[in-house]
Amino acid sequence: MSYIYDIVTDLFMTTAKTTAFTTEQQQLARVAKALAHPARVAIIQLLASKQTCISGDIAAELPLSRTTVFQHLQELKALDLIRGEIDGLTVCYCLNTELLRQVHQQFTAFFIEATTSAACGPADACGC
Amino acid sequence: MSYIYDIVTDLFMTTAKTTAFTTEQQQLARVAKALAHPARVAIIQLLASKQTCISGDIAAELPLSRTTVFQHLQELKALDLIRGEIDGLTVCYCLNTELLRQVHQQFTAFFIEATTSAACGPADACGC
DNA sequence: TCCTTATGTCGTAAACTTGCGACATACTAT
DNA sequence: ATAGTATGTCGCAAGTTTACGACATAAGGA
Repeated sequence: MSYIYDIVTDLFMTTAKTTAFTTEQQQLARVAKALAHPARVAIIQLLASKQTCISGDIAAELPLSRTTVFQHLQELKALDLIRGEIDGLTVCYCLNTELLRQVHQQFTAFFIEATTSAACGPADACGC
Repeated sequence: MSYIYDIVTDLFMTTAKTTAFTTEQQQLARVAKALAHPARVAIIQLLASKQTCISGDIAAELPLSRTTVFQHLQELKALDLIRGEIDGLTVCYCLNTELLRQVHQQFTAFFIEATTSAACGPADACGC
C-alpha cells in the first residue's frame, strides 16, 4: 500500500487501533469478543454438555435461525475455540479443550492482576 | 409499547436476541464484551498498576484521543467495573475489585465447565 | 436418476462500535 | 472578572456485527 493510503486510513480510522497495544491485550480482547454474545456462550456450553453435536441440532436448541447459528459457529471456529469436521451428511463440531484451558489461564492471570491491586479507599490520595 | 411495535422490532431484529438465553449467559457475554477491546483491557491494567488515575493521564498513555478513551471509560463504568468520582478539577477512576473478583469466578466456572468435558476423540461416535 | 436432507454461501437491512473534532461545562488561580 | 486547564457531551463518518431469507452444494436413499 502507498504512503497516501496510510494517511487516508489514519484519517478515517474507525476500526480498533490494534497497534501500540501489547500482544497479550489484543489476544485477550479477541477471545473476549468471541464470548461477547450470549449465543456463542450458549453454543460452547451446549457443546460441553453434549460432547458432540451438529450444526442443525444446535440451531434447534437456540432461538436463532440456522444461518445465524452457523455464523456464530464460524466465528468461534476462526479462533479455533471449536472445531468442525465433515462426517458424511453431518458435521461434528467439538470444543478445543486444550485451547480453552490456555484461554482460561490467560483470563485468570488478567483478573488476578486486576483484583490484587488495592482498590481506592479513604487512605488514598483521591479518597474515593 | 404497542403490538405493532413488537411486530416491527421482531421483523427488523438485528440486535442480539437476549431473550431465551439464560441470565448467566447474558451476564457473561456482557462482561466479555466490555473486555473485547484492547484499549479497555489496557485501561483496566493501567488502573490496576497505578491504583488511582485520572482520565487525562490515561489518554496520555494510550494511542487514542481523550474523547475515545473517555468513551471506553464510560463503557467500563456502565458495567460498574470501574468507578469515577469528581475531585475538584480532576477525576479519580478506580477499579471495582469486588465486582472483578465476582466476574473472575463467573469466568472460571464457565471455563471449567467447558474444559472438563471430554473432547471428541477416536472413541466418540463422530470420530473427529 | 432424482428426491430428500443436511450443511455451506451470498446478499441485504438495521443496529452497534470505534474514533475523533468541536463545543460545553466546571473548577482554580491570578 | 477572566483566563487557563481539565473533564464531559454531541454529532458525524466509516466499519463491524447480527439476523435472516434465498440460493448452492453434497451425500444418501427410493
